Amino acid sequence: MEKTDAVAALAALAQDNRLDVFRLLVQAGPDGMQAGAVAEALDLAPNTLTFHFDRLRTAGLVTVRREGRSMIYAARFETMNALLGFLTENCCGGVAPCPPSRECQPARKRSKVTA
Amino acid sequence: MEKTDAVAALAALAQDNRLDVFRLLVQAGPDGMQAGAVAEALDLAPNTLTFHFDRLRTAGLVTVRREGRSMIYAARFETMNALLGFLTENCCGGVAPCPPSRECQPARKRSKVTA
DNA sequence: TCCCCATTTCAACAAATACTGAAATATGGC
DNA sequence: GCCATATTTCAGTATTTGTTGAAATGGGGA
Repeated sequence: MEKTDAVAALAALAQDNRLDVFRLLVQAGPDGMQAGAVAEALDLAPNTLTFHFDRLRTAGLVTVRREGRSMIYAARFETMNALLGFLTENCCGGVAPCPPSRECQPARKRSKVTA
Repeated sequence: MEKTDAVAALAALAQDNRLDVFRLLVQAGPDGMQAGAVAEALDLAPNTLTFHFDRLRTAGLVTVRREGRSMIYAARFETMNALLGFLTENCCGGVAPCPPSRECQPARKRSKVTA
């Protein structure tokens, strides 16, 4: 991940409502959530939410798809992992003995994950 | 780490110059760097730099101490680790099988770290 | 087709942000 | 005390940000 992308992702997450939105989508998993459901869960005006979704999407942290008349937003774990990788890389500055960052995975619908 | 603190830390890092400053301080290690040295390394006006240092300090990402007539700024690895912890916690949402976040350590001046 | 629902777009605005230049403050050496 | 150095403080400003309200768009159902 480039520095520019990291700054974009950090900025996208550096806001109360957006962080909430992203956390909610992360918990929702790869199937995502309807925009309206997010709006209701977080008590946000739909137009305000669109604004935040846009920022998250521009930063590559979420994806959208249409389903009937609803828009389904879903977290992009890939980008989140890249960000974590960038931060740990930079945290260690390439000098400290830190192992590569571990991956984060979407909830597997608690099937046989067996912890 | 509380959500509020996470947002503050994210916002502090979500800016080109500040991210550079923090990265530089991370690489400088626990001994830190003189403000002037940072200013020169990154080609930033001293007053602009003070502004950014302030933000980083408010977010708990750096510390300052006076040494003679210089101010020495140093990265707070503790906060950075807390942020990484928060992000991975939230990335996994408490549902996915992610192990706890690993720690990042300052460069040990490559003495006997032996991993 | 007409209506309804979900979401987006648009315009407006207060607040915050990043930067600049000039002046102030603190510290050390003479 | 006086001067030079290092950094901060203080307006001023252009830009960006987050929010709101009203209107538009894009489906779906009767």
